[in-house]
Amino acid sequence: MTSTDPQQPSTAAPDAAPDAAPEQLALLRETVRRARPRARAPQPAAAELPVARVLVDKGLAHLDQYYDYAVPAKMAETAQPGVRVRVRFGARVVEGRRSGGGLVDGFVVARLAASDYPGPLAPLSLVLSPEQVLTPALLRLCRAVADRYAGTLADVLSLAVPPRHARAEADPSPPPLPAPPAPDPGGWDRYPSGAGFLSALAGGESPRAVWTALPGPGWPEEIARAVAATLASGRGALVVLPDGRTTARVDAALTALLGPGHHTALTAELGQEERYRRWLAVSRGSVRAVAGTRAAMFAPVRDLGLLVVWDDGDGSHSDLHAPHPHARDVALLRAAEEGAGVLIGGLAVTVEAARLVATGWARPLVPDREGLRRAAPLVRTVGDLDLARDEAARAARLPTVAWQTAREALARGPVLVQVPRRGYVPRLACARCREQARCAHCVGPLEARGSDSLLHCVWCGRPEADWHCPECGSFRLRAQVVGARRTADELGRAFPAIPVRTSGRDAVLATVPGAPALVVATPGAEPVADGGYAAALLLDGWALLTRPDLRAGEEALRRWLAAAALVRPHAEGGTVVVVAEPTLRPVQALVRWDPAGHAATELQERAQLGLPPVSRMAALTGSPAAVADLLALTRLPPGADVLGPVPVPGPGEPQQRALVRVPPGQGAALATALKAAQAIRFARKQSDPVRVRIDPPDIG
DNA sequence: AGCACGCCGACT
DNA sequence: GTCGGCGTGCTC
Repeated sequence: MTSTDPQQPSTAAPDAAPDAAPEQLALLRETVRRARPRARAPQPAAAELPVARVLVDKGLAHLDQYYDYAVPAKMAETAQPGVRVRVRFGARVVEGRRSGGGLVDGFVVARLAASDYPGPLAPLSLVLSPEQVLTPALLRLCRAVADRYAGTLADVLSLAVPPRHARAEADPSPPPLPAPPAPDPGGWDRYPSGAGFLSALAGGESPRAVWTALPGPGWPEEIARAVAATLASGRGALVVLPDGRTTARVDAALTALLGPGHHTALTAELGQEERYRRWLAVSRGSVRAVAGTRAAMFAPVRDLGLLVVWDDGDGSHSDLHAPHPHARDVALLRAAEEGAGVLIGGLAVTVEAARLVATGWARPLVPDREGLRRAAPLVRTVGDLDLARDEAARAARLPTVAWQTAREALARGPVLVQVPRRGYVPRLACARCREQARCAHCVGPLEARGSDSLLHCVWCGRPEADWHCPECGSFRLRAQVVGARRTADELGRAFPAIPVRTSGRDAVLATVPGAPALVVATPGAEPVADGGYAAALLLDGWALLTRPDLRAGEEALRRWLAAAALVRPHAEGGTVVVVAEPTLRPVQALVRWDPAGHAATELQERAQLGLPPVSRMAALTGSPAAVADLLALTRLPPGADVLGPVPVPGPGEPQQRALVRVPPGQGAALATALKAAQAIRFARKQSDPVRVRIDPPDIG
């Protein structure tokens, strides 16, 4: 019965010649019934490896598994592992005949001689393109990322493989260029182990390092040299940067060092067609080096010799889409899979990177004292004590030291003024004791809305007419962070002859000329100045430091370093004024320019407190019942701790969040356990979902 | 997730 | 008798 059914080509005997008789019978039967006038003729199966294992790309979170399909003979050559296919999925078998089921896209992950599925196999409907985009290495990486983040393979694949574009596919990619010669160390000779790192790459080794980059404009070129050294060994290289602006800088440095043809930039802003065209050039082995933003971490560079992640503390390295993989962690997984070298670099050092050094997995690649002295600006602090004595600061909001530094520096070049974004922080706090101003009804944070500066609760919206501090009784609130625009106005009045430029969220300047000017920028939007800034003023440091976040100190230091690194060296008169308490650890780390030391201390403290990244955490968010249910179903690994659940603020249905914390080494077990529990809940068809996030970014 | 099957009640 | 409510379970 089965063997004569037109819809079910036999897979039992791949070498059997297709039989004409049943085909004609079937046609006859179709004609008589006339129910399915367009029913397909039976398709003979491929002679070799007639089974295709397919990853069906459907948003079925719990269906993280493969399905076997029969390979029709006419697709025998094209349906190779890694190609995109279209299959009928979800059909039902009625009287031995398939009905219903929609066409969905998927990837062939393997060709097999036989299936272990006991039922009859449906045929592949279409090979969308013969391009083998999902290489075995990429599949393994995506699998590892999905496991690491308790996510599904299909979700990770949609991050890793860009959407197809037929026109881009039709164009041939040029043949790869021969490997370039190994570069000389260039700026790497400012680091004691820099030249060694480079020659190891050029010699085909895979060194791993956490690189504390010297301030100044040299780092894009240093990255380019590391890439060139890797190419010289006949291997490929991949650089991931936090945004399009820094990607462009590294891309330019690569072009300057290598000329065109060796490398390509992969960013979202290219548009689908161009992005896919370049991605294909990489996939086809035509281009061996890639610089790009976070999704580029999956780019199928062949014979990968080096993975670079620049500024891994930047939040943009975390993907917006589930399961929110972080480029640094993808790099670590990929390095393990493909035996590549790793360079985690930045002006700052994250606690995660410090851990790689502490465990011996990576070597520190740091400048010596002398190199630092030559490259870093002078850093001065303005603390509360100074501000209290400073009558002028009250009126102008600009401490006298900052004002004097700016006036003096403006004779020699541009001055950068870093101002936290308006509405960035802690909203309002008591002017005397710094206690956060909270709503008397619901404890939500207060903010001054509109121009009338009337206080309102951010959560419940109630106005607060006569606030006073519950801790100290003061009636005075510390002013909200003044935005870049108003700061620019004030500075313009203070220095009437000097042009003022702003760079912020909506209009980011990439560069400014070396002429005297005030450049007011929000963190992350600082333009690079031609010849370096003569000085930088880092205003409202308290705002960066008082954010209710585990990473507040690390993040403040990272942003200060980014701005201060654009200033000329002290020897050339470069000065940085930071308005923050000089006793605080991040401030001291800035003054000493010691991000690695700061991260190492922070790491020790986190380890003692059982906080990430030494321990691994997962956040479970959903309705109270759903979170409790998922927790009950999860077989937690030994030593796991459940924190909460606590209510999470926000509109709509009340939500809760529980944090699960596991000791070092149990991260993979935690992800596996959570995924298994999620699968049980999905199978039970409980529509009340729980969002699971490994390494939640915002643990206060 | 869809989608079809199936076992109940109100209609032609 | 027959239409259709959506509870249940499967999808190669």
